[in-house]
Amino acid sequence: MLQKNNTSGDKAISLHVVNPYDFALSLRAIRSFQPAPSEQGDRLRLATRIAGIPTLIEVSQSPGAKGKLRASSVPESNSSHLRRIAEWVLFAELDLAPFCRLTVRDPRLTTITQKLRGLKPMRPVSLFEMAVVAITEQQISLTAAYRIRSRVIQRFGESIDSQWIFPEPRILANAPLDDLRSCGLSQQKAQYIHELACNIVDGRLDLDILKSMDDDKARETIMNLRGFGRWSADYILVRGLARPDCVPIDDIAIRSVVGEYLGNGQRASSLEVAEKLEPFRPYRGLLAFYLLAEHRLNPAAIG
DNA sequence: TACCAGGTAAAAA
DNA sequence: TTTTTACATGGT
Repeated sequence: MLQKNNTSGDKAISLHVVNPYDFALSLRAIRSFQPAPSEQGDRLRLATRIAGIPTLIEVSQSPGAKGKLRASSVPESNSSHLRRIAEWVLFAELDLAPFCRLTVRDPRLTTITQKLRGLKPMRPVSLFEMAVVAITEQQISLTAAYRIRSRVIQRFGESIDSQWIFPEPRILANAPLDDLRSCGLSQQKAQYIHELACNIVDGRLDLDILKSMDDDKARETIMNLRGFGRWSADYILVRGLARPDCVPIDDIAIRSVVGEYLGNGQRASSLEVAEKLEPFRPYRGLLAFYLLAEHRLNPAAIG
């Protein structure tokens, strides 16, 4: 079998993404949320398993046609699988136009949405990983959570071309609790993750069905799992599924940015967050994402 | 050193 | 029913 050692080979497929879309900006935004220095460059690399095979996916702008995006993988994979994953991650089908029309009525927001024109959130490939992210990020800082997660990934995951693939549920379901704890997880969180993994492996839970549920049903489904409260449910909905209207109003970071850009500069209460975002249905979550991105990318520009 | 960080479940009141 | 508490790590 012939394999190229890079992903810029001939077999790239072109992606269909609803415009406006700014791939480079979206990439910068997503990287700005990483507590550790992340990969640079203008391409997105994703390591995952496709049909059980460790695969490295690369998404980049086509050199010739500006604005055109393409995806390829090593080893070469079924093009419909590749397209499905890449367009899912890029949130290709999201139309930003109605959101922009909604925010122009507020001059403070117009500045931000114009600066961030074409910004879309990126979704993680794996909802299992997203769920583990939610658990690790409960209460402790993003940095601490990131360090803990890195230990889990390097202990239980696998890598392809120096990109780590998050461990499959099967692996974490079989991991001794003490091994999970030794990565820095609390007893409680280690149990939540273990139980989640076991439920998936045993077929009692399929996180992918969340994709076909409406917001309320998906939230309810997540909250019925041990370890997932209201915050985690909305966090998964807005980050893992990029549901444009979902937002964890208790979230410390969101309370801060809502206070910063829509309030008096002080951290807002949960109630204030709910009030300030109310006029922006059905895009409250997307707006919160824009505020967080603005805060990360342009920290000096306040007011 | 103490306290806060993109919370939750279980116990106590 | 509502309030309090234990929990883990990392940065300031």
